Amino acid sequence: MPEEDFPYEPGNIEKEVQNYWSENETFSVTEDPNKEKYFCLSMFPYPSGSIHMGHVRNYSIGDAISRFQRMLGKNVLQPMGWDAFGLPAENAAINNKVQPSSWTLENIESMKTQLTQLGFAYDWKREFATSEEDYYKWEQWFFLQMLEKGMAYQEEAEVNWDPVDQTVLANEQVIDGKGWRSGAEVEKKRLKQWFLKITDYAEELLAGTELLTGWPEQVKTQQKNWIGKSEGMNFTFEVNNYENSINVFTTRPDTIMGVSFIAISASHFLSKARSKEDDLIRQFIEEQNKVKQSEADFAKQEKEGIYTGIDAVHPFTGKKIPIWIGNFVLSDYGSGALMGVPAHDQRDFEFATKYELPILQVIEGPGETESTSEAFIEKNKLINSGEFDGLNFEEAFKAIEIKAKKLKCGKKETNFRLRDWGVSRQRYWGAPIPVLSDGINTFGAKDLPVKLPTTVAFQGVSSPLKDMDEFLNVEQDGKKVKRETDTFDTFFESSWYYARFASFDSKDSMIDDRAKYWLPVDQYVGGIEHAVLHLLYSRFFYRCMRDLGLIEGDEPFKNLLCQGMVLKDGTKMSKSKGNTVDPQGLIEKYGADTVRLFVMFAAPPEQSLEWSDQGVQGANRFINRIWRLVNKHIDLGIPESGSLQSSEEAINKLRSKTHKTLAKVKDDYLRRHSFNTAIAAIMELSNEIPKEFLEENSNKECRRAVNEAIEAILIMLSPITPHLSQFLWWKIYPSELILDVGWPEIEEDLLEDSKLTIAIQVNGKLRSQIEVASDTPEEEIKSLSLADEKIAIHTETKKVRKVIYVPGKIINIVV
RNA sequence: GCCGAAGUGGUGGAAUUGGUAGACACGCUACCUUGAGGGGGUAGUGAGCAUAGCUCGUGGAGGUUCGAAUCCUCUCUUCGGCACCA
Repeated sequence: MPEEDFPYEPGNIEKEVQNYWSENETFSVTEDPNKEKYFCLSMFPYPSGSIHMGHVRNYSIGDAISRFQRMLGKNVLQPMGWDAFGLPAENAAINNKVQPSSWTLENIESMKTQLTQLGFAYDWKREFATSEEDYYKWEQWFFLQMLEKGMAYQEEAEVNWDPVDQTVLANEQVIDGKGWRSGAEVEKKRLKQWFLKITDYAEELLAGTELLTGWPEQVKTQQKNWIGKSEGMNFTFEVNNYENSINVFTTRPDTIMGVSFIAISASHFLSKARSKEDDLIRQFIEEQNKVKQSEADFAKQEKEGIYTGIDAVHPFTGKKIPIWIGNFVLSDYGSGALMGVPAHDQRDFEFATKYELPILQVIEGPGETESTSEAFIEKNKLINSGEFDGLNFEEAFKAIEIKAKKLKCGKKETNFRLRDWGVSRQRYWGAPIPVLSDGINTFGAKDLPVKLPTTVAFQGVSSPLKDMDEFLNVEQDGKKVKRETDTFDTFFESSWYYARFASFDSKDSMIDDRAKYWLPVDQYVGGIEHAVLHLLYSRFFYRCMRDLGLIEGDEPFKNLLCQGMVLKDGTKMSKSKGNTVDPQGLIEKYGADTVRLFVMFAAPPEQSLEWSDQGVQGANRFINRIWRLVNKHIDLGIPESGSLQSSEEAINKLRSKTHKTLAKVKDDYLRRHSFNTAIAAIMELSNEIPKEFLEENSNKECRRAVNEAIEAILIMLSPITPHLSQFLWWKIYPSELILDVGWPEIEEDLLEDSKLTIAIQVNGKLRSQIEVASDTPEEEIKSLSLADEKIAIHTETKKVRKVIYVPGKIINIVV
């Protein structure tokens, strides 16, 4: 039995093919102006220690796209690297007394072994880790360029402070307002930090989203909402007995006559002023300042406020408007103050109801009476607004703007939700921010890189840099200065790594001319969780690099594919839930091709994938079937090449299926990225090879048709199961690289069927089917349908009112 | 809370532009094969019923249409993001 002669042994096969790739540097590429380039990038991983299923899925998708593009003849660059800075390395250092640097390097080594075992077509010569001096040196340089251009600035900002551990905490380290290690109540603390002026690019980033035709609509929408451009007006309210007035921003100037209170944030200057005069107000503000909340917590909290005891003056009516401090007012959006219009804003409504503030309806609602359960937030005609009554939103906006201008109490304004990017982190394992201070002035470091010491002693949990004399105290231009001990946000590294892959070994510049050939990335593949921050920061950095003349174009990622999560039992795989599946064991048991085939077959890439051990077995079974099929075919002797023309129906049926499959799979790979349906189509084709065509006495024509089908199957599978495809290909064409044989030519005339099956419906319900020649005229199909006996049963007692024919598919008889 | 998605047989999913719902797999059932198996093969498999067929059926409730998984309105559930996890 052939299966016993040649059992499928993935371990040996995969090793052999991988050795060939590595010895021949199959995936090493250089710039070739005569070839169309294709840069395919998967989001690089944080080296946590071992590959998880999410990585396997992400990288299998990227690899399939890369290999397919190469089959189309393109010069494909697919690099891989390591997002090597970050918090987990520090935690490992604290818990296990290891150096973050060596912990990271060990993790990289083991993860690289795993990626190699999976057979991904990476150009490994371009590999780098962001924790390498050669890498972060250039981002330090880049930061100094930004500093020079005024794009980077220092400002005080709030952080979570653990008073016991004496350290800054990340949001994820704060659990229910307490430090995760110490359990101490977290405090808000203000620290001087570095910011990048991403808001300078808000307008351009927003406009640019429209041009990203290769991005999923949902990601573009999320980015647009994140940037959050809103057009409205700024009104100035004078305050009784205070010199300063209060500015409020509103997107609904049409509701100005419905203002019944002003709400300011706890950090507003007026709040601070009043807290010095009033104990209750001071207590309220202190309470608000306790914990730095995430926006989610902020929005979920019960609305609370306190009257400041002072009033503003309505700019149009001169009426007294009470000023309240509210916990729902964002301090860093607009001017940290808002005009409360409870009748037409839900948050204002809830606040007004709680504190019994008047609710003044100024927009015509659905009913005559005032709504008592919720605000009416839609735009409509103005009422109870004096001279503005009867105007619609646009008219009112204009009229109110003119009046405000005249009274010098307000003007049109555009506001963005987007805030400047704070890049300072009070942590050790990151790229040092290359600035120095003499106690008065802050300036850039001249000697780059500012090296991060790799041998450090952790005293508790705070950054060891703060206690390292040799790091801290240096000389520049003969002056004794102190270094900045903060490091960069790790998003800093991941915002430009794609560009460095193009100039991976450039010693004299951050990015050289090679980037002009490779950039932008043609296909970026990664998790949806990066839809906003990472992708927006990267788009921002790309523009900054462009403005420095380093690269061309505006956008880093031409096409984006966001793959879904890998779930088990309906929830995300995680160590804490204990529902993880280790890819390593599966690779050892079934081979990389089986694992890759399963993750590509189980779900479309952008959907979540439910893990199934039985599904993996199914994938393995299919691979075994292909293995036996091809080996049997080879045992029978590969037919000499010759004409594929035949008059036999079974042969033409197989050939037609082969070519239809080639066309479908190509479309699925190229346009739809629908790998699961591509695999299903390949399975169908393999199921349709007649057994009689694989017998000793099968004729030459049959054998040639089978050969054509088998070659197509191996080629079509090769982006997903590259080892199997290559190994079997060698049995037909020794020493030929299957990746470079090209996609088989699709014979158009085999795609057309000579017969069509038309479904017949009566009143939209399927009642019968007829088979007709494909050139049958419409009238004949209609009369054939009406004559059909199954149809007659449903139409005989009724009058046919209409017959709708959808060419080649369906006919609907309306009675 | 705000922003963005998803919901189809026992399970994963298919239906590409509003046109035959359930392709392809998994599982299950029966039979054949094997000393054995996470082997191989053949057939069947949405539910119900008065079973040549009919009725119901894509989270739920309405609507548009000759025709809706697909479009619209409302609603429920699950998931991603919310700026110091990456």
